[in-house]
Amino acid sequence: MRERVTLRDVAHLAAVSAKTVSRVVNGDAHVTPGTRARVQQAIADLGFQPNLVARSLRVGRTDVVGLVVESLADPFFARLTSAVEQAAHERGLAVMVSSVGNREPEREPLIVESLLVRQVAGLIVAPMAQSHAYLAGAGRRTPIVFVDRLPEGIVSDAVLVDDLAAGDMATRHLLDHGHRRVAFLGSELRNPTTRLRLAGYRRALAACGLPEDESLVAVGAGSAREARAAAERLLDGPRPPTAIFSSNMRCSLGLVPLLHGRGRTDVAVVSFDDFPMADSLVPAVTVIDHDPEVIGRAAAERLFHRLDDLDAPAETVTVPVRLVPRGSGELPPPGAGRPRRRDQDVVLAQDGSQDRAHNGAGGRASTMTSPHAQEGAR
Amino acid sequence: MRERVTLRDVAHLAAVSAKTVSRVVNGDAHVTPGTRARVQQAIADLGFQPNLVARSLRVGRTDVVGLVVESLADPFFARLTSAVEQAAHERGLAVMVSSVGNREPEREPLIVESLLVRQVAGLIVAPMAQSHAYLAGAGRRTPIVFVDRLPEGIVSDAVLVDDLAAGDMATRHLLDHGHRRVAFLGSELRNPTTRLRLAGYRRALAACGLPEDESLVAVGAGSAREARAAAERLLDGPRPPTAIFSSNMRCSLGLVPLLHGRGRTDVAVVSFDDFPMADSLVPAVTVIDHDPEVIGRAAAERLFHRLDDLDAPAETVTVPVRLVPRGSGELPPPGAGRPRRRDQDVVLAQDGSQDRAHNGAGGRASTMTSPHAQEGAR
DNA sequence: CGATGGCTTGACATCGATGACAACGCGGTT
DNA sequence: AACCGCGTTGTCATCGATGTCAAGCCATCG
Repeated sequence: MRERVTLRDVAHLAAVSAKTVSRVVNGDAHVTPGTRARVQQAIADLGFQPNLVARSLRVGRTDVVGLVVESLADPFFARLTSAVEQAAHERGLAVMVSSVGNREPEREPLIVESLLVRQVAGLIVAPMAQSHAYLAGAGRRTPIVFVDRLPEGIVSDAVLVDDLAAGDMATRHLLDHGHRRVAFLGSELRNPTTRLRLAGYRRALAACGLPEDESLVAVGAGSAREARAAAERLLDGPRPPTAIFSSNMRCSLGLVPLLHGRGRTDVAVVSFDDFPMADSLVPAVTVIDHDPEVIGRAAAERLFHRLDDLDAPAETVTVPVRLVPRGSGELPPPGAGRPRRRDQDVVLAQDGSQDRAHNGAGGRASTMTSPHAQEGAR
Repeated sequence: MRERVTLRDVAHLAAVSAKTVSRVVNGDAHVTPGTRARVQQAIADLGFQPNLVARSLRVGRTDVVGLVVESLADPFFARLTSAVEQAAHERGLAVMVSSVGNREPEREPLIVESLLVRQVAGLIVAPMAQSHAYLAGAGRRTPIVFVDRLPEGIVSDAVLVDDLAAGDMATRHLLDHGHRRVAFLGSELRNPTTRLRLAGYRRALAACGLPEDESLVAVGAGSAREARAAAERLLDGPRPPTAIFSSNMRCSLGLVPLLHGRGRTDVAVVSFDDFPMADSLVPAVTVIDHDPEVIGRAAAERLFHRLDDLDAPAETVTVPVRLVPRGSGELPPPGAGRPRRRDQDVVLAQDGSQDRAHNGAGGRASTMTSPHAQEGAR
């Protein structure tokens, strides 16, 4: 094992003080070209690399951001992580990831703590826990940006998808194609994301003047297996739906194979979350596309702004979703004539309905921000 | 912003020295129950959390492992990362991930350096660069485990999949179902993984007494789009294949939609790498399953062993693959009668052909290890 | 010619924890 | 009573970098 090379070794070889080496390493201008050259030569000769741990201790903060997600095996979070990592890398920051695990939201505080004690400069958290009041103290020291869901019990920066608009858009799409019995398939209602998508579903029904039929709302399916079972109950009920809005990927991974297995590909489907091969099925699956890359980058950038200005008010960034028509969502209900139209273009949803702010930005990668007052933080 | 709470603050409140607090925090036995209780009370009162950066500086090593992969957006690496992260968490280690990017293997040394200067305790690297001689110095200080591919120009711990056996198994499976014109679709040949799978393909052909037909070998497709184009050339050639071994997921994501789009689902396909929905297509896609979780965990455990014993000889762990018959790989060639049999069971490949060691382990998650002499490291 | 000021450079303390070692107190031994 | 030994606790230096401040040097200016 080679010995560790430190500033002092370089200083000794270059016959200067450690401080001068530090100046050269940090690009301080107050060093004469001659000394600078001597030091750089010594650095090269010894292969010196500054010890970032020591630097972090001294300056009181690391150049690492922490990221807490539910599961890296989930493609949504994987792509989100990828985007965060890229954005961080561009800024010279490293990323520590930790996953909480699908079934154990109660571990979230522990995971977050384990990153905080490592003195991360900031955190990006996809919240699972019911309350985030436990962060009230920590959040003052370490900036936190929440993604995907709003934290409860704390005011903070956040990046959200417009779940309400998405649920509305998906449902309306099916209604526009003539369906009148549209089912909602979703996971636990204590998940705010599911709640918002369901609210969007209801809003679309209401806008269309349709009554709600609770027998068409199947929630609580936490896994593909449970979603499959829930979908079977829907299909086998007395008045089955002609169209289904599957409100997340796990549900779709239960629903779609079921429909194919039963030969029931006549049932119209819109899925929240795109998934690989969704466009190779027959019919290809119409999806609401989430764009985790856009969300991840927006979260990273929100965090960077926060690092640059710790006192600015908290902001919420809303990322638009888009509907990608591929066939399954454009199937007509049984007995209908030809579908009224065939969508070919991507439809953008962005009505800012989750938030106070409104603007007209509609591009795929565009986002909108809205300030929050800091009042009420505790 | 609350002030940072340090050991000294706790010491002051508990009326002991900082050292005693340190002893309590680290569970040192040489503290009387009375003082221990007083200190713990003070810790609780102040909400003290030890600063791991300071500890790391003092003890000379962090409790963080670095992971370098090609892209987190790739489900294989995402699941691998997930497994590494879980294993690390169980050992109280954090994980820093960095991705190199699909198209720029030359960035690998920079990425690795950026983790080394952060004093990671160890590294897990999915190599992309052509040579890893640049690690010869660093590798003596920081243990490195390579995954997925063997490093070049250095001897080190590694975790590999048995690519040769996998290529052999996939090809043999198609030959067993009566095919005589089996094509190979793969990415760049400078990728050792592709080379090994191709070697397996050739071994199976040779074992079957078939001549090689270079017009059936399509390599160099780095993206799904290029793979699609390469597959089109295969199908449109003068003597098209009746079966195709698609040697990685990107190739399959080009090939499979092409076959479906053209209505050529009569062409038999075996895909290396499973992918979501592969079993919902008609026919479902027969795959060689990689099991990134097993690979990731094996890599993490190899690294942990290394951390516990820095002087042990380097070892290579080989992870078995399995063939999952689902339909597309069992299609008969045109003109054949009924297929001879329908495989229902999972087939395990583990002949250790990449390595000197042999054993009979065959369970899904089993691995085999073989020691390497350290000779030849430079 | 001496004072002033700007620039380069270095000495020293410091970030927060822990290792080495010493001091201390207490009980048991001879 | 003096001594020894053991277990508890504290002092001090240290990990490797950087912030503070001042010394040293040279040039310019009154």
